[in-house]
Amino acid sequence: MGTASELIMYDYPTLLREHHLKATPQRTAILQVMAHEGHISIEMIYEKIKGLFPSLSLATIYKNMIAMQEQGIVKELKIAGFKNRYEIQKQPHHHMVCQKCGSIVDVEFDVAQALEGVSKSHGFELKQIDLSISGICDKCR
Amino acid sequence: MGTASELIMYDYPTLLREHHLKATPQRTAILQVMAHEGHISIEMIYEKIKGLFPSLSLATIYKNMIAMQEQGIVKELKIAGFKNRYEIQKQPHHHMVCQKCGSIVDVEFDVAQALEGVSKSHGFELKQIDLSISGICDKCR
DNA sequence: TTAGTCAAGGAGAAAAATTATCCTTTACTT
DNA sequence: AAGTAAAGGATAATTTTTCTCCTTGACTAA
Ligand SMILES: [Mn+2]
Ligand SMILES: [Mn+2]
Ligand SMILES: [Zn+2]
Ligand SMILES: [Zn+2]
Repeated sequence: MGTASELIMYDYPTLLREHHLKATPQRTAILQVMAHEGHISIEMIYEKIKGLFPSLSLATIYKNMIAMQEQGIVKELKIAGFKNRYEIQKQPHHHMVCQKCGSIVDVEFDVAQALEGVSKSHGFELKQIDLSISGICDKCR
Repeated sequence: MGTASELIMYDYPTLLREHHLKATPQRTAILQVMAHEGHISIEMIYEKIKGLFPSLSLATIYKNMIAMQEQGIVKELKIAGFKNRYEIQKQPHHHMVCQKCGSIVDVEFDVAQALEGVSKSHGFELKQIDLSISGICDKCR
């Protein structure tokens, strides 16, 4: 059995309420699909759960992604060559993207480490590194 | 005076022909604007050069960005929170993005170095690190 | 429990972004 | 200078995202 702290990660209604969002069935389903599929697009989320909610609107998913991003529950991933993907926010980590199949694997490592080592350990042929750091520039502070 | 190798970077007609693209005035203007503005959006390119070509079509810019990306002349940047930007392909480097004003500064450093040091030297308040590496996954090879 | 209230959902329009079509123009080749 | 294939322009069509307006329902607190 898992501990309470492990299980609480999957109690999405509570997670939503803690972020001042109502725990609707649609929202909970979106989070469950994200938890199950990992890094997923808007369209894929829609396809996965419209069976459960025959009247589901695409706008509902867009609106929820914005709301949940604002609350830090989900994160938007802009990947070169692919449509935006979304994932449930967790520990800071990076991604390894296959340019062919689009699969995305989480990789956890300190940026100070060598990236070649990380990719090599996954049997991954490293072709491109995209890194951008963001914050507030000198002029804007 | 610069050397030939420095100047050749600005001979866009030649650069285009080397990549099997015709050196049209529109294309040359797009590259000149990109060289001048740095990291620029489609819309901004359009605004900057439509004065020179009264009949310029937005589709022309889109088509050219795709063609020039395929040839490795330009690179598309997907930045969290902003519209896509484009830049002329040069040495591999990373970016420092201001979440407030959207300014983008090139930063050249080995990923193995500490990122905090880089941002600090720019007076930049580091808030987020986005890094993704791409290539071909083990399964796809 | 049961109302009341405000957030959220659904339907559809609208807006924004991107791509496609089709014909004309033009850069490059010979 | 002529021929050809690529590129541009105009426009339509898609695709993606956002908005409006009304209805529904989750949460609150009696
Ligand atoms: Mn991830
Ligand atoms: Mn750059
Ligand atoms: Zn793959
Ligand atoms: Zn700034």
